[in-house]
Amino acid sequence: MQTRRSAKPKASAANITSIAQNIQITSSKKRKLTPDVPEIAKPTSKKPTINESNTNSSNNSDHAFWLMKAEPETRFEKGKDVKFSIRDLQEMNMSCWDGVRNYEARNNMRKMKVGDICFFYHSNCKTPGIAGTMKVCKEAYPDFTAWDPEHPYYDPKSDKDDPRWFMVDVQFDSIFDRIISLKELQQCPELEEMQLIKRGRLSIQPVTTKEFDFIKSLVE
DNA sequence: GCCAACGTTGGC
DNA sequence: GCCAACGTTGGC
Repeated sequence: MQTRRSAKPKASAANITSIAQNIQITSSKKRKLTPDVPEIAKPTSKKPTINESNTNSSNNSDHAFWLMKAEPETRFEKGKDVKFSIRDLQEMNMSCWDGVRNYEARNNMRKMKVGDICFFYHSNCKTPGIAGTMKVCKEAYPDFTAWDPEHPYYDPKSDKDDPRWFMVDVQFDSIFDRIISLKELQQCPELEEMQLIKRGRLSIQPVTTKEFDFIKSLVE
């Protein structure tokens, strides 16, 4: 039986290669890929669109904001360390964000656009909280780790012709001088409605512009 | 399509 | 390591 888990990008050289391959493929193949990929969005979860959820904004920027969780401390799953921290991303500069195995989180990832800004959240660790920011640099494409039986996030039900799970690529943007802890965030009346506070278990979630600006103000 | 049983998330 | 909250599965 497995222990617990959330989504975590894999910091391996293999991934970097895959990203490079995907980037190469993108121009010729991506356009083709999209129509082939069935929309498997959960019919029951009628989520607001990005525009609805992320637009109560004071500025004119046309990108959306998100929060993504990963585990910064070593933990072995199927014999592999699933640790991934903001420092790991900083060292790699760019990484795919694999391992998301929840439909709502996946659907949120599929709404992401290049240039969207994401908080990097450290979870299941000593001080859970927001550690920095990153940018979406490649929009959703099939999560190939779901097809690898050796991979901790293998899912035999994900078919190559009908992929069930998706990932985006992210690029390091900034690391905060301090972790903005969950404890601190929970105490801010401004963040009462934030998904992170209200829905602890969702690993990929939208952040409103107001929430984003407020949280940024805590570190500046 | 209900809902009980089961599995996972993730703070503590 | 515990366990509450909640997501998923599968029998009916």
